[in-house]
Amino acid sequence: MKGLKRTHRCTELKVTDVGKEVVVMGWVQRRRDLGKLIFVTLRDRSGIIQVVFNSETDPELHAKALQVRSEFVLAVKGTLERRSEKDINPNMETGELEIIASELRILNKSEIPPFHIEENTDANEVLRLKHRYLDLRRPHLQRNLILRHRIAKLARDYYDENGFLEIETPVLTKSTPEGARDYLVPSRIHPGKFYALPQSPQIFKQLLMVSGFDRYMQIVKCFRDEDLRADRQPEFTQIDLEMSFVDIEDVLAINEGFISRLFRELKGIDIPVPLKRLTYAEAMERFGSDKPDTRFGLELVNISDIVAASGFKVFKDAVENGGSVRAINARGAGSKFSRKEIDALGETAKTYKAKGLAWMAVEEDGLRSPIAKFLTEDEISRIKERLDAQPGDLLLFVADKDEIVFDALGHLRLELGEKLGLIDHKRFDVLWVTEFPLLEYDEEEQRWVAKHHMFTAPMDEDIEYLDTDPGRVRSKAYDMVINGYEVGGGSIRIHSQDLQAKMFKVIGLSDEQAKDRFGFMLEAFRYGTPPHGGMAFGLDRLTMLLAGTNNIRDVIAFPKVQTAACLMSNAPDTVEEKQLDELHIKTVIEESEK
RNA sequence: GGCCCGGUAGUUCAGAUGGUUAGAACGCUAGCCUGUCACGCUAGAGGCCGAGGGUUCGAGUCCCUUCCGGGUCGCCA
Repeated sequence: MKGLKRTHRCTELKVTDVGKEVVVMGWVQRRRDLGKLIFVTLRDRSGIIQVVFNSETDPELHAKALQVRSEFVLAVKGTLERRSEKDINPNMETGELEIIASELRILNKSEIPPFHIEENTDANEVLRLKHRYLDLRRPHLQRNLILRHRIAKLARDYYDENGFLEIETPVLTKSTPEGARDYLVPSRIHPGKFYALPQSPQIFKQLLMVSGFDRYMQIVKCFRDEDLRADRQPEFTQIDLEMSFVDIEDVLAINEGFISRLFRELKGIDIPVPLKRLTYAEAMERFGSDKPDTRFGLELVNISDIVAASGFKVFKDAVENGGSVRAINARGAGSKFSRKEIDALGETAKTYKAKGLAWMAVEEDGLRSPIAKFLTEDEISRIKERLDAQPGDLLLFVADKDEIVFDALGHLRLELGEKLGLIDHKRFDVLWVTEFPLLEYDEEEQRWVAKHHMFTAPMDEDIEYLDTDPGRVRSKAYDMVINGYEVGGGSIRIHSQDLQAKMFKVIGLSDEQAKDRFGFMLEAFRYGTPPHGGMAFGLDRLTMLLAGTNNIRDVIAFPKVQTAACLMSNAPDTVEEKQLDELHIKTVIEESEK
């Protein structure tokens, strides 16, 4: 630093420091050259402050300041002064202050940056991701990463205060069946064998309970080789937890304590505990989703009974085939939406496999609806009554298997909530969804698969149906949901060998497979396993919510794009032939595909 | 793998129906300017119109293929 030592960050300078000699270091946000007077706004992670160079008082210094350009790295020594009243910039945190420079060191020059580094940049994201280190200079991203740090810090503090120990688990682990696709790492020492990167430290944290650590937490990277989404990256971070000698209530209580403290300390928002709870069944019935956004209404209404014997074949058949007919009353949308907009809603419904979207626009003197002619007066009036339909309302119907009805109407509900402006974006609705189904049927594989994971305990009263009616068995699993995002989830685990063996059997895992993949775990469970359970929060999603963004890339320092590539480092990339040889690997990709 | 959207100076964009030398703003370079703060004024440089092929007398514009990126469905215990 050529002999200078920083005394303050830019916005640490306050009116009370006026008159002091200070040294600041940072990047040139902007240079304004007025001829004999040069203003430079200097930026560091705290913010910006104005530095003044005057040719009259110090021509040599002024000449040096002439060389300064955007993003140069400077050390500036000078006297902090209060600006005269007319020169105060009210839009700037340090707008009352400026540094009258007495020394200037150009610590480093900068090429002209590929995009202008400013808060509200409109530069293309591809360009910004290629130069992520520059994009990260923007206050917006700096704020997000600082927030992320605070969340992680608070998590460590909170769980530490509650007796949790942070223990690291391996990153090079063993591939286990079920769940997401694994990222694999070839072994040099064991030809033809592979490690898997953890999708979560699930088995290891359970084994830590067997070891008697009682309460474990870890802020840990997890890896899933699946396609990306706006809220999904192939590597992401969990706040991972496990506790011994607990039942559901203990786990929920400790974690809602965390979330309410998080909101109180970082957002100044009071989240009342205990949190609201919805069972999975109720969440689906009312919101068509297991992660409902409860900030607005537009709840689903079941009209199956009204139309079960209807002349409208679409409705009648759906009910007859074991499905249902459900509706949403989009209040006021009947008079607001054009035919084209209603058709667009139909397209949304079709995205989620609905065959169509039936609708009725309620008017003062009747109905506008393509399906009215198939329904009787009585059916229509009962439907209107159940949906509390008023003139101006738009009633939307989906008839199908429950699964499709919920999915289509659930997503339609979200679209309507947004379009009708029903969502208060300042609000945070935090709740638990409980009593998830233990299993779901995989049509493709023609077998039952675990909905959460295969170590999740069934609810005691449902164990009896494991053999006879697996779809009916509810589990001791729970998700935390905030504004329609699943921010965390967990379960009480199976700690009995017998029950675990039964679970493997139900999902079609043979004894040999179970032994081959989980033998070490099953063996461990023979030596005295405490009842235990836990959960994991998605740190990225929590940060997104608290930062008020809906893009996960905004809260990760070096994120990947939709093709799971890093535009900055160009990973993944080819490797030297020699490296492959050492790993006993031959690629079979055609030259043309490279 | 499917569907939708985008790709034109360094950046953000404009370029109806195909038609001279592809424009603007910001940025950049140079000059002038003592209170700017998106400083101002003057002048200037800057383009393989993502890539390849085709149609045409003529393509940024039309067609095909392909690459890159975004959103989404499938996928994500």
